[in-house]
Amino acid sequence: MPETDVPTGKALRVLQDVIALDGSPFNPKDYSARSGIPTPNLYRHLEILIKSGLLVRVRRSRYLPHPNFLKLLEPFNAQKVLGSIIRPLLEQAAQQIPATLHFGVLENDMVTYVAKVDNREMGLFTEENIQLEAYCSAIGKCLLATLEPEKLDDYLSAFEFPKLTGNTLTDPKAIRQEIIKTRRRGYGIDNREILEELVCIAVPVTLNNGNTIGAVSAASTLIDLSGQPRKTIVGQLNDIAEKIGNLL
Amino acid sequence: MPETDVPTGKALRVLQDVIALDGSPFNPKDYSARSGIPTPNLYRHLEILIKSGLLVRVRRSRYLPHPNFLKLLEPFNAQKVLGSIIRPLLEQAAQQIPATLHFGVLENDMVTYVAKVDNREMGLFTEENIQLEAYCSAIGKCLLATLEPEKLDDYLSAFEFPKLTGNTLTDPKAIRQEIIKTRRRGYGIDNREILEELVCIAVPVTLNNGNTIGAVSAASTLIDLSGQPRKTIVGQLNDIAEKIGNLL
DNA sequence: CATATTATTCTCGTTTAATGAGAATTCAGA
DNA sequence: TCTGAATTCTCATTAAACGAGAATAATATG
Repeated sequence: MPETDVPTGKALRVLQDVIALDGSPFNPKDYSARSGIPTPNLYRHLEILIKSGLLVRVRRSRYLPHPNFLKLLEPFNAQKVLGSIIRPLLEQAAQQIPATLHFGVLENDMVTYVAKVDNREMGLFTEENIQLEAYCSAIGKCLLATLEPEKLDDYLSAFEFPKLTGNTLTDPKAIRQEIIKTRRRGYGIDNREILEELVCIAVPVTLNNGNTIGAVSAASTLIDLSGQPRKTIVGQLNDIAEKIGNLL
Repeated sequence: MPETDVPTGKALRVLQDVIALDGSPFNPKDYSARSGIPTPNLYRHLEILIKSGLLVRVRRSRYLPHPNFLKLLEPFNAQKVLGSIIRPLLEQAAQQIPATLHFGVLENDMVTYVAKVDNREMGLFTEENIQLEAYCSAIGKCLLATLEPEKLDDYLSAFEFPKLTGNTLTDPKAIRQEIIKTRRRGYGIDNREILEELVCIAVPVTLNNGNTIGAVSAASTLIDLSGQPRKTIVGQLNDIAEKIGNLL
């Protein structure tokens, strides 16, 4: 499973592949076979990583990230870093789009707002790091649309869906239809489903490898959902999404 | 601030130094001056680390661990890894020492039991990952003895110290004396201060760089605290502690 | 807006380490 | 004790890291 082929020793690649195992054991022999790196060579990499304090050998054929290394990384917060990468892009884009811009990710079936940039008019109630329901938000719909069918089933059957406004969809079947629609057209809409006055459009942020990591949205009381204006906003959001995707 | 000089590109060293900053900004120029790595060279390392997906450039002169990288490491738990390194050593030692062996660390003024190995007789009430008060346990005393004076003052003045048995020290002054004593002689004793029947001896685990990362203890209803038997156990524990220290 | 400053990238010859293949050794389990 | 697997070692070859310096790009400052 070769990653980007960076022109340094392959030790870094090995490091990544060890930590990409989700806590499960790392078997040098298997890895050697899969990656094409000769076994003795692989052991050299492991030795380097161990001497560097990044890995530790727990027992024969089992290597894990070194506890000190893990401790060092604890103060860093993935969402915060993500926010600080994305916020400048939103700020730049905010000069073109008369709306509050958000970037959000799906976490435990909720949307976590990672970055927010306000714009003129109102200060929106949202804040960075808060979580909102997914089923009724534009970002949420975008992200639910990327779930595998079973995960979506789980989501739709595990919760109640409170009716926040006259427009909120509360019937799981209706929500599913809405999500399918979202997937088909490539963007999500919250047409006054959270607040009576608030309209929101969101598009997914997809990496070059195809993974969707979040979504950007424009929220405002003034968004016009009719034909051309809507297309304009979707286009602008897609531009931002593409920039974000390229950066990660 | 050169670390162990591993014979790979210095990229790994740069990586470590970036993450050793506790979340604060990484400034290439400063680092270049401090580390002696020429600036252009340093940028090469950063480029490699960025292409590898380990770091990300947040803005000019500010580099952070990449959120995906942080996410990958989330499933790993520093304490768990530590436990799986240390447990085998305890198991081996348990064949010599007729007691329950623990390894514990100080966390938020409490002792977290990271690894435990039971032995014949009783199954002790303790479990891995539970937390116990520090002031009345042998491991706790060892670790409190390594705190800087102000930290110890904070500890002694911030809490009440419940009397768990007839032997439990509850007066901050008395506890301080006991901790000073512990530091002087190099090992901690819990002489029936948690449970009436339970005696416990612990020694600190110190790395080659001088940092104390935790303590190992032997706990049993049968420990004899008189002269020679005590010395024997302390000696055995020190052997384990040294092995652990060498492994980390 | 022009300029000064600082961050970042590029170039190139040199040095050093990574690489692959194979053999040798150590280790864990039967 | 023996056996197969895990780990380390050896060495010639290749490729990449290295340092120094210059060149460019990006930001801050007046």
